[in-house]
Parts: sequence; C-alpha cells; structure tokens
Amino acid sequence: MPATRGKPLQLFDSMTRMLREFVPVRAGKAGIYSCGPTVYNYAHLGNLRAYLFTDTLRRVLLFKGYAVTQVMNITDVGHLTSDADAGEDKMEKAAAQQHRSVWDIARHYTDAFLADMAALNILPPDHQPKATDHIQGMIDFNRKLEAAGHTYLLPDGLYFDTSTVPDYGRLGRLDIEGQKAGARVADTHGKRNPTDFCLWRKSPADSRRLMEWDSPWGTGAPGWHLECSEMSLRFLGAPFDIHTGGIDHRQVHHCNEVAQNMGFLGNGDAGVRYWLHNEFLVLGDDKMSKSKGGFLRLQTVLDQGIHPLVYRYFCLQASYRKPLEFGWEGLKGAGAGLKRIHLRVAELAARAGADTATRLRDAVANPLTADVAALSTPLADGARRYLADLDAALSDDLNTPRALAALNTLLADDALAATDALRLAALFELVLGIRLLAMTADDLNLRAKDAALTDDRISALIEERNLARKNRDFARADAIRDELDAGGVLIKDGPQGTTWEWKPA
RNA sequence: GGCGCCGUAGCCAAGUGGUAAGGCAGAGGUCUGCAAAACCUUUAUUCGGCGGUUCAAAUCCGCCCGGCGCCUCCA
Repeated sequence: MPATRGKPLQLFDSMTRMLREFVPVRAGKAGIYSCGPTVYNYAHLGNLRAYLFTDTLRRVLLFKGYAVTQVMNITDVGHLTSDADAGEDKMEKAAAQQHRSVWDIARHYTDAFLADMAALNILPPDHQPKATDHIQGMIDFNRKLEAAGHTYLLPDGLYFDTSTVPDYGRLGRLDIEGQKAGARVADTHGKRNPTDFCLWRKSPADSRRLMEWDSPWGTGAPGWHLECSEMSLRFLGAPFDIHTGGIDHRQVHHCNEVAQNMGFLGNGDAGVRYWLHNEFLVLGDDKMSKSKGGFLRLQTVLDQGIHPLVYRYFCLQASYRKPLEFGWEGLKGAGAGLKRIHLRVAELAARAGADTATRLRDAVANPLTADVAALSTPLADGARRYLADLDAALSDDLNTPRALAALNTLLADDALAATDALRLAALFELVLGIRLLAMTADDLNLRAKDAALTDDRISALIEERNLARKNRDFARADAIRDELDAGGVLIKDGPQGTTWEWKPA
C-alpha cells in the first residue's frame, strides 16, 4: 500500500502566505503541533472551531495515508493578562474568584475541554502535554538560549532579545517601525526592543505566586511562548511538519515561538515547515444577546436542544481560513441539513443491507486505523467520481464546504448502487467526523434544557390525540398538536403510527 | 498610528479571469381530515458601491462605504 494517495495536498502556509504542496519531513509521516487551550475557563465556540480545524487537518492527512502524530498542549500555567507588572494571572484570578486552588481550576477546565472535544468527535491528540509537566524542559530551553546569547535579565525576569534572530516577525508580517510610531506601544520597562518578550517571569519579591518554580533566574514562572517551543520540539523533533493555531497567534505568539526556536536550534531555522492558522468564528447580531457577552459554550448549544455535531457540521460548511458568521438561524439550518444527510444514509444502509452497513460502520469506526484503500476498492466508475471529488476538495487546502457539496450530490444520485453510495458515505465520514454510519437522525434530536414536557406526558397527549382523531374530533386533536408544538415537540404521523421528536428550541 | 482579513440570494457559504457549488429557509407538488414529518420540483442575468484593465471580472487594479481581527492574555 502506498504511503500516500490522491492529489498532492495543498496547504496555505502563513509564513510564505502561499498555497504550498505538503511535503513531509519524513516520508509517509506527518507531525502536527496544535496550540491548545489555557484551562482557566470553559472553551467557547470560537476556541472549538480551532480544534475542529486541526482535527480535520489530521483526518485529511490520515485519509491520504500519512501516519500522523498530533501534539496539543494544555496550558495550565497562569500567564499574565498584560505584559506590565500590574497584569493579572488568569489562572490565579479564576482560582480566587471560585475559591479553589489553581490546580483544581486547571483540572476542572481540562476535563471540561476534553469532554467538549469528545462531544465534537475530535480525535484525541496522540500527546496532550501539560505545561506544568515541562517546567524543567523550559528551564533547560532557556539555559540554552542564554548560553547562545539570546537573552538578557531585567529585574522582573529573563527576556528574549528579538534583535538576535534574523527577520523577527516575518510570520506575522510585523512592521516593527510602524509599531514604534504607533500610539499603542506598550510600556517597555527596560526592554531592549519593543518586541522582546519574557522567557521567565520572576515572582514579586513581596508576594508569592500560587504556581511558581525555582530557576536560575529566580523563583517564578515560565513565559507563555516557551511551552509550545519546548513541547513541540520535544515530542516531534526538529524540524517537524505542521504547526497550527488561531489567526490571533500569527503575529505575536508564533513569531515569538519562531524566534525562540531559531535561538534554540541555532541553525537559522525555526524547525516548522508549515504554519497553519484558522480564522475566527464571529458573532453577528442575531439573537446573540440572549447569551450576552458573546461567551457561547458548547453547552449553550446543547441547552437549545442542538446536537454538538451540528456545530461541527456548521463549521465544516465554511473554509477554516474565512471568518465564520455565527447565528442561531445558521446553526439550526446546519442541523436541518445534517439531519437530512443522516436520513439519506440510513435509507442507503437499509437498501444495502444490514450486513454491509454494519461492516462499513465498523470499518470507519476508528479513523486512525481505517483502511481507506480497501474501502475504496470495488467502486463503480460513477461512484469513483465522488471519491475523486472528495480528494480534490480536501487537497485544496481542506475545502470541506466542497466536500459537503459532493456528499449532498452523491446522496441524491439515483444512478449509484446503494452499496457504492454507502461505501462513499463511509469514506466521507472518515474525514468529516459527523458519525454518518454510527448515528441516526433520531440521535440528533436532543431535549432542550427548558423543555417542560415529560416523556410520559407526551405519550399520553399523543394517545389522546390519536383517540380524538379516530373519533374525528379534529378540533381536539389539533389543539393537542399545538400544545405539543408549543412544548417543543414535533409530531410525526406515519403509516406505522405517530412518533415524535424534540425540536431545537 | 501600524499590519491583516472579510463583504456572493432571507440565512450560512463555495467559487479568485471564461460566464454564479452546496445546505437552510421560502414557493409549488405528493402524502394527510387539515397539517407536520418525509419525498419530488423550484428559487441570484447577478456577486457592498463607483471607476479602470481585458475579447471576457464575483474573480485583477484604484478609490469609497460597511464589518472584523491583531498590535496586551485570547482559537
């Protein structure tokens, strides 16, 4: 079996700002480092979009036959909310507000984060190192930077001298001169260059931080940019293939990582072959005020009776490199679309036969081990075309909207044999992760948080309605239907009787 | 002040030189006591505005309008 298949994968690299063909450092393998969450609060939907993006990237590489290693950090060290001494430590602030230890805070929000990832069907990274487990590594990293002359000491800590590496800020297309002239240049409190950043922050002499460690530069905590450099190079080696993160990291965090890596590696190379950044989820007006503050969690979506995978599907409808407009209308629209897709796949499964459906479901249950070549083997010409469409879309910088368009088209293609169509659905599922074969449309219906009707009450009402219908008391029957509708329950009358489901709030 | 992004039908959105994917909603139909659900059919002479380049532009260039991100922690 070839190590890779399909068209060359084109990825938009932030360093060159160009589409570049993916050529791995090691043939047949791909290493990804994804900037993970700081666990001082719940992840919001925008954060989660970033992880859906990295998951798609990973699934596409797997689909194309690469052996993928993905590393995602968990930032459980508090970092200051500003570069000035007066800044607050996010972790410590959360701990103080909630009267819990910083370690409790970290554990709680890490667990919540992992639960969100699972709900979204995001494959767990191969490694999820916590920053606090790598303090010694970061200290060693700094020692090397210090020995190579990239650092200097200020009263409040150890700093990286960005003038010691060539072309600082290229990744972010930073205009250093322009920033100097600007009105918003931060207090440099002795920094040699405005862009210099902290590698080790000393605890104030008169107080202790809740999280602090001893180091050659005094007791304190590592600089925020350090952990990603240390852990990415430790787990993936240098150079490694792909580094991902939100677009907001392109200008500061990742520029600093590049500088650190260059200083550390000492060969004029940052050790990262492709930098990929996802755009933001943006909040339009819509009914967003309902949750005011714009802090929307996955739980917020669940409370509306909307399945987590609907959010995944919603994100897949847009390019990861374009801002995505969030709105409830759009999300519910995605829900309706995803539901119809599931209904069609279920119909295909019925036509293809239970044995085939079960076999295919099991074959794609684990994208890490799924045999794409075997799945795509007996496929009629008319079906092959859709596989080519899928590959072409994904190879074009992970164009999932196009992949979804192909999926919709193939599900409506009457010329396809049911087995072929279902096989294609299985292949699409490997990359999309919307549980096409492992879930049904019914599974998408969730009870909204404020739904008042109980299942028993609903059953009783339906029974009463059916009796009224039998007696041709349609006024009563319709009144019951309206009552159920008002309660968020959708009635479905069919030849086999009446069923019901929850509607999104 | 600097750097960068976006603006395509009611909504989300693909498309970046060759004459507008896909989904949702809407409309019509089948079904139904009527509906809903489901299924079938259908829906942008037009891509924020104004100029320009070109045989040809949503796609390239200029200006303008609107929205957003980063420059301080942030996906």
